[in-house]
Amino acid sequence: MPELPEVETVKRGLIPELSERVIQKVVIRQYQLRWLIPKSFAKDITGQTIRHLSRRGKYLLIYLDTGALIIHLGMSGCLKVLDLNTPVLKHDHVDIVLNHHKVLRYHDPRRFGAILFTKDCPLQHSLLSSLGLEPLDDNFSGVYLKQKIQNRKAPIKSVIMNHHIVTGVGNIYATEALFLAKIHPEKPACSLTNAQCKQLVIAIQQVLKSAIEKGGTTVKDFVNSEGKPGYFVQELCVYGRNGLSCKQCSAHIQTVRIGQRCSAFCGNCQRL
DNA sequence: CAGAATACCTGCGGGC
DNA sequence: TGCCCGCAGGTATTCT
Repeated sequence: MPELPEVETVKRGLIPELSERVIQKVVIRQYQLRWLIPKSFAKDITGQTIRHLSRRGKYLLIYLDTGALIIHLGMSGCLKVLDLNTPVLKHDHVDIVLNHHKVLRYHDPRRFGAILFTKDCPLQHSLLSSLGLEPLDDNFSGVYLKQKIQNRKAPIKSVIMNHHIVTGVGNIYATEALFLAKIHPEKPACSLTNAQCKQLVIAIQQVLKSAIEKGGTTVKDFVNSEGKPGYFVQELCVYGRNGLSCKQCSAHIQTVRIGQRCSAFCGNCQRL
């Protein structure tokens, strides 16, 4: 499932394929993604040149001459650049045909993803304007985290997955970062010490950077823009390892549900 | 305002 | 073999 490192991996793969290409045509087979794609979508972007790509949290931003595409991969979305005659598969919802006989194809079985066009700066868009800091930004620090969580009794895991505080950290990397920082996922956020906040920020940054280097995590179906999996799954210490022994202390990895989400942890290494 | 619940959707695995 | 059920998960939205 695409989180920040996976979106970053996709973005890096797409840059050389998309830069300065002209959008010649748009084919939409399924309008109903997370939100309905408006009828004007094709007209809005056809004829425009792709100028550059960037990322904000888990959102991929494709800047055009005028405005930008905002793309979220949801749970199961994937973007690939394919030859124009590549057969269309089930769940291939959107094709953006480019002027080098290739097509940017959006595939998303669960349709939790989104594709939208904005005429304005995408960072001003309501989806992005209220997002918290990028986790790899220098301003994301223990001090920042401490200040943001001081009044929150919610489990620390829920808080670091709150995109208004820090954006792009999903279930996999929140789970892993808490293990690295030796903090129990259910620990009330406001009870973290300054030192723990600092440790947690370092852990989040470490796990994200490492995952980007490995091309992301392929648990089930993530593939990058070239159709290849990521290799960070080998580095996972707790996520997806319920019942297996902890790589640090050999205790059994347990799971607990926090905010409707499955959270794995080592009860010995991670303390409340 | 914080936090919990809900809705959206499909593929897959387990149980019968 | 095949059906039904539960689960998985990101996040905007709605409810308490």
